[in-house]
Order: sequence, then structure tokens, then C-alpha cells
Amino acid sequence: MRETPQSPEDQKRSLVEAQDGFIAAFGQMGSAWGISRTMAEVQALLYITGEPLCTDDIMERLRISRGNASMSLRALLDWGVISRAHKRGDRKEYFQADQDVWDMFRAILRERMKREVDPLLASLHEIRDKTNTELAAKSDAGRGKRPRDDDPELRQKIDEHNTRLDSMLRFFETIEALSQKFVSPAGRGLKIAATLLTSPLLAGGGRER
Amino acid sequence: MRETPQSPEDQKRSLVEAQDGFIAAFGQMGSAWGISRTMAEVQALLYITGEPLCTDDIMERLRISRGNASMSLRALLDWGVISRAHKRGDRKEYFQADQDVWDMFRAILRERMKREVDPLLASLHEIRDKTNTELAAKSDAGRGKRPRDDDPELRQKIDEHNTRLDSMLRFFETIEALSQKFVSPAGRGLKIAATLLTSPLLAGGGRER
DNA sequence: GAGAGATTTCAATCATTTCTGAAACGGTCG
DNA sequence: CGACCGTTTCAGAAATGATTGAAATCTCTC
Repeated sequence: MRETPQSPEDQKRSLVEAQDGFIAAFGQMGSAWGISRTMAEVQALLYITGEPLCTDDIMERLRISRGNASMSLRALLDWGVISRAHKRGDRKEYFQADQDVWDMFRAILRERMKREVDPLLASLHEIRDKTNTELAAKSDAGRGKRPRDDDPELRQKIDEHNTRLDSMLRFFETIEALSQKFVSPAGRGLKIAATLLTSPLLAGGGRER
Repeated sequence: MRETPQSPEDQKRSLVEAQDGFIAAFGQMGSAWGISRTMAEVQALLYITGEPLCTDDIMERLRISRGNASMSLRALLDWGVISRAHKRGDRKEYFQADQDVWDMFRAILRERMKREVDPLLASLHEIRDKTNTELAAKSDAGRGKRPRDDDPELRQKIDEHNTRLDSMLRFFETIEALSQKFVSPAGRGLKIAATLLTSPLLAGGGRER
């Protein structure tokens, strides 16, 4: 099995095949997230080739239109996972992917939190504020001053509703704080924490219930 | 502002409004993930009302078709975030959401890992195996036995390719291990870890670079 | 085992997202 | 300036994904 001495041409072809496989797998996963398949594929291509490519390279390799390539590149720049590069004596713009996998996913985590969790948290807080003033719960539960035909059953439902809302709120606030810790301050935070948590040190916590 | 004594009817209306807001916010976020908006809304409805609802309740409240409700409920059951319930003397099936937010998101994490990360890891391993035999890297770099017109530049590209592939592989393996730790063994793992990591104890690590 | 109610399935329809191609734009060089 | 080269924008086309509604299936009960 190991005795398949390949010609450079065969090697070249195998390499390209491997790259294509990588790109396909990555694109697949990308579409399971909010990201468009093409965008993920562009990122994968830039990462796996490792060298700066221009728009035409990408169009050709991925068989996509110029517009699509341009849009995807712009989006990736916005996400902060690729950067521009220039070649001397060449007016074209080239693009290259961040070669540090952890940095790359830190950037992605940061963006996704910003786009998905933050708005949700805002909504939840808004709703909570509203129910807090309009449907004031326990806090003034002993202060009398209530409509005389107050319904205890309804009151309880409202209290429970607020409790559930608060649980959700606290959950997302914890997640938010966690991701802040990983993403923003010290660059190595995430990697270190992950390595720590995966190390045998904490293995004792992993006992079946 | 606090002196708006509300009639039970007003309270009831406010409660429903708050629920609707919650459902909308949740559905919004759901669609940013791979989940369909409706599915997220059903989950939100079941969570925030806290009581078991039947298909018709859900259809009516969310204004969706029977088929859609059925499909969404089935999917949520598959994800393991809601469960069936029955009312005495009623042939209808009722559904209720897991009321523990952390359990709920543990289930979601587990499912998403299974559906998205595991297949990716499988693909990456497959690709790596292929390039390993066909484009053997450093390991036999000194064993002579190579095509005589071996191209050193190509060789280097292949090595770099394999390095990048390995980085990505190691990253996802760490993530996989991490999520295993959180998700599968002791139920409280995730919550505890999150609380720990968010506590001031580790705050020292959060210094700007 | 026939009927009634409840649930699931699925082809057709509808909505949303993604992609294309061509035109508009912008900067650079002669 | 004005021709050239490259990039961005955007309206419509294509692809994909979600939803419906009605028929098929299931499952109790009598």
C-alpha cells in the first residue's frame, strides 16, 4: 500500500483533490451555521492554500461569479477572518486567511455573539422591563394597593412567567460573559481554557450520574 | 409610572404580549442558527407558558398549519428538548418543554455537535488519511525511495497543507472533547464550568495584551 | 372490526436566500 | 483628460428551504 511512488503530476492532482475535499466539508458545515456555503468555501480555500489569492483565482477555483466572490470576500473581511494583501507591481487585490485556527474561530465567535446573542439579550431585557412595571411581581406583593378583584391564579402565572424569563436571561448573560472572557481580552484565553478543561485535571467531574 | 393598577383582563393581555415578544425574539435567533423559525417558536411557546399544550393549542397560538406543528414537535422531540405528556381522560397528546434552561441547551449542544461537528471531523480524518498515504510527508522524508524527479517546492506545499489540515483537525478535536465534557457525563458540568470561568477567580487572565 | 378522533406524511405551493451578469463606480497611468 | 483595469452594486434568475392542506395512517373505544 505504501509503494505507490507518484509522479509530481499525480501528487499535484492529489493535493488539489485534498483541498477540494476540505473545501467541500467546510462549506457543508458553514451552511449548517448561518453562513452561506460559498462564504465558508472561500474561507476554506484561502485557509488551506495558505497563499494570497485574487478574486479571479477564487472565481475560477470555486466556479462562482464575480459578484458572488466579491460579496463573500467583503463579508469575510467584515467578520475579520481574512485580510487584504498586495503584490508589488500588481494592481489586483489579494486576500489571505488568518493562519491561526484559534484566532479565526475567536473572530467567528465574537461576530456571532454580536449578531445573534446581543440582540436577543436586548429583547429579553426589554420584555422583562415591561412585565416588571406592568405586571409587578413579588417585590410589591405585600403592599396592598392592587385591584380589588385581583386573581391569585393569574398572579401566580405571572410570577412563574417572570421566573422563567429571568432564568433565560441569566443563562444568556452567563454565556455572554463567558464568551467575553474567551474572545476579547487576552488572545490566548480560549485556547488555554479549552486545553485546561480538556486536561485530565478536571476528569474527576466527568463521572456518570 | 408605577401607579397603573391594572384589571385582571389587562394583566392577562400584558402577559400574552410578553409571551409573544419572547416567542418572536427566540424565533428570530433560531433562524440565525440552522433551526427553522417555527421550530424555535414552538419551543419558546412551550417553555414560556410552562404548561403542556396540545397540537391544536400550538396551531392556534402560533397560527401555523397542522402539518407544520406536527413536524416541528417531532423535531423537538428528536432533539430531546420537549417531552410528551398526557391528560387524564383526554386522548390528545400534550407536549411540554424541559424547564431547566441549562439542560435544554446541553441537549441542543449535544445535537448540534452530533449533526455538524462529527461529520466534519469524519471528513477531515478521511482527507488526512488519504493525503497521508498518497502524499506522505515528513515521516519518510529521509527514506530515499521517491520518484527521482521529486519537486522540492511541491513537497513543501504538501507538507504545509498537511500541517494546516492537522491544525484544523486538532482544533475540532479539542472542541469535541470539550463539548463531551460539558454535555455527556455529569449533568451539572456545563453550568459549573461556566460559573467558575465567569467568576472573579480567573479575572486575572483577562488583561489586555 | 367499524367508527371517531388524533397524528403523520407528502406533493404542491410559497417564501427566503443565494447567485449571477451586467452596468456603475473608482482609481491609476500615460 | 480619458482609456484601462479592477471592484462593487444590484435587479432579476435560480436554488433552496419552509409551510400548507388534504389524504393516509394510526389507535383507541365500543
